[in-house]
Amino acid sequence: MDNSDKKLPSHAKGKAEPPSPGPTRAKLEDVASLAKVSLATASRAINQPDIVRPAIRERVLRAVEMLAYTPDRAAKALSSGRSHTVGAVVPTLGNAIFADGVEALEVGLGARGYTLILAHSQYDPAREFRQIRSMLEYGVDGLVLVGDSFAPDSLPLIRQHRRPLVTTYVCTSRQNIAAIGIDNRRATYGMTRYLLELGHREFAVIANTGMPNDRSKARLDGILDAIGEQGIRLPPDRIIEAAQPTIVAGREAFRRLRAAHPGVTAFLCTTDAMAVGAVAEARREGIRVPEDVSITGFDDVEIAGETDPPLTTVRVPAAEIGTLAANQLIRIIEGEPIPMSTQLEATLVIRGSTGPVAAPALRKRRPRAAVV
Amino acid sequence: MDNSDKKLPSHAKGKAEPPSPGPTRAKLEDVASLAKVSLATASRAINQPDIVRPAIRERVLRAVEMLAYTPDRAAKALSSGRSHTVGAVVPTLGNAIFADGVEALEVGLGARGYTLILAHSQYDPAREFRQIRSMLEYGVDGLVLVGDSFAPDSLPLIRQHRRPLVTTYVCTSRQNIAAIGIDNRRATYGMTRYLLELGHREFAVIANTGMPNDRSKARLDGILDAIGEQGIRLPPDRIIEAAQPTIVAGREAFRRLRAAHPGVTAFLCTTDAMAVGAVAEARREGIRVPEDVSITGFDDVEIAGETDPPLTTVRVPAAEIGTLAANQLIRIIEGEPIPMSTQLEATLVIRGSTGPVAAPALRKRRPRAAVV
DNA sequence: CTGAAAGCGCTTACAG
DNA sequence: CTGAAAGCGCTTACAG
Repeated sequence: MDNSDKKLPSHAKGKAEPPSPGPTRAKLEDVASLAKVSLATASRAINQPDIVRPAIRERVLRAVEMLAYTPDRAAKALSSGRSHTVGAVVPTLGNAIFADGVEALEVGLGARGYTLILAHSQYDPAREFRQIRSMLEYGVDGLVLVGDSFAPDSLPLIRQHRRPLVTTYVCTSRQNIAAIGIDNRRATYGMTRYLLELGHREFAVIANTGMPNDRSKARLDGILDAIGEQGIRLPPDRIIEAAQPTIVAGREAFRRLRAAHPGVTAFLCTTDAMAVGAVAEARREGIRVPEDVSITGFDDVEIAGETDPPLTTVRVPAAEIGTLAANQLIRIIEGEPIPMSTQLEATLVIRGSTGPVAAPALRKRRPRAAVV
Repeated sequence: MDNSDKKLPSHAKGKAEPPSPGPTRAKLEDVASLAKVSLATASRAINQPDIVRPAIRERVLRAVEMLAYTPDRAAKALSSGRSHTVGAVVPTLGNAIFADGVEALEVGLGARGYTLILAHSQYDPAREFRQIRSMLEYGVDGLVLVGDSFAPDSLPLIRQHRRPLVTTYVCTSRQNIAAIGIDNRRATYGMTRYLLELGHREFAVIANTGMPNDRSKARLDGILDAIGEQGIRLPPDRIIEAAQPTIVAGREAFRRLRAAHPGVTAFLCTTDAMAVGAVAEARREGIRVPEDVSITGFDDVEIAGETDPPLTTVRVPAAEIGTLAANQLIRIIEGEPIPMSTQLEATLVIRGSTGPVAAPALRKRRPRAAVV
């Protein structure tokens, strides 16, 4: 305590030196000689216990215990060609949907003896490529990615290294990659159908397609498909493509859309964070939700259920995606086949931010000619 | 697209097989013979370019290019004793404060050629110990942890492996670990002083000390110290120790505290998520913030500025912590000394969720005897 | 079931 | 500045 300087930021005087030498770490050779067996037997007793005679096995395991032996993974990786390591690159950890998926992935991997190497791309394919290359060079046994659009060199590189690959948050890939996730298009299609049934005819969309992003693109498509079926067109100026899926971006987008198109009754957002911003901005402007406008999100992160009103949204089973990604990737690594497509359910969660359109009959029947 | 089954969840018929054989990956030996130099020279041309004659260096680098050579990190690690890998274990990625720190850590590490191995402990010291052991066995060059309380075996194990260690989100350690973070006690001390100056005398605390957690403990201490100086005592039933720092936990804690202690005017929460829940619950109950009660958070995550009213909180410089942790750890790894304590500023961010206590004179002067 | 030995792909003293 | 060779700590055919 007393060496914490009071100025901020501060550097105390105490220095942390690199650790100094001491007793050396035990290696397999030490275990073998203590147990009076060969290196090979020691190795087998540890890795394939039932292939070695019980008495000997016991001796080896006791030696392991006594020496607190812990295998050198680098040596193991080099000689066996397997690192027991999996690489994952996600767009960002800032979105709870990815944070949750990564947590579940790590748990699933750890349970099977695999270690997670993590990187984030900030939605930048070039960055993602570099991360992938670094992981491959690192010797990962497999990779977990997000989505289905990559830098042109990424997939060839992975294939050249012959490493198994699984992609997530989408349920199909056009590039012959096993995919585990939801059908984004269909989810927003369902959401939009629900809004249509509530009587909404005037839509606007806040999409985070600013950064090329196939999930958001699919979500936008689902919306357009559903309203298109009803003969409704969405002029480009009713779609705002936010660069970042943040609360602030949602707030700002709502403000602009509302100002330009006061007649819009339903605002669809492609992420919860943006919807939270839209709801906050609506409140600030004295616009009632859902009486005046309906607002929807996507993801169902924790905050979605806690806004006022709580958000109608789509639940993305992030933890399930992470768990399945771990299991399936390990299965490929270990030579078993897995399905090319695992589609998880994306549930429509109806809460208070949506409601019937106000005076729909009035709005619809009002003859356009009369307005002029 | 057409192989996505329509039932949910579904497994399409297509199977992902393990990758099949193809052209083999180039090794350093291939580079050396293509460049007509020895293995040693090839290695040097790549790793210590200025130690080798320019003409030869060029030849080697050209060969690297032609063969798309990428070094085998496991072999490199085994022969050099350095893995260029750093392990980090954080309590959870679910809290933006850690997600942001991990992102910055990864960027800082990547910029210096280090790869991040990540795990999360779910606030469980035993889990953390296992993660640490696995990383050590993996051969990480150093470790980044959070806080200053660990399972009893963790530190001895790290020291036995002689691996550098840095801890974060706290600015001092009692265990002789270099620490990079804020002074949690002092931050809530300042926050509480501010509330005292607004006239508040009746406090309650929502702390996430349910899981043993030295940061939250320090935050609680800072509050108690500040009010203690004013001769105010905080009965235990005015402190709720939530097990998880979630919105729901904050909401529930606020409800219980308010019901039991209607006279409390200031609710201090040790995380923003819990404060968001408290504000939401206050609104639900028709209690005005800040007119009736003031509520404060801690962390300053994005949502803190977007609630209604926005939260008064303490900004934790998570990205800066992550960046500094990367830099300092690498410095120790590379044999340079670093400060034992790096204290970053935890700024008090005053927003709309706090205000002067309502009719303080009235409240204070009302003779207790009269109530009876 | 066990052991001796080669080999995984690099780095790095040690000579030259 | 360059090269031949040993060695990092394991695994794994290959014999026995």
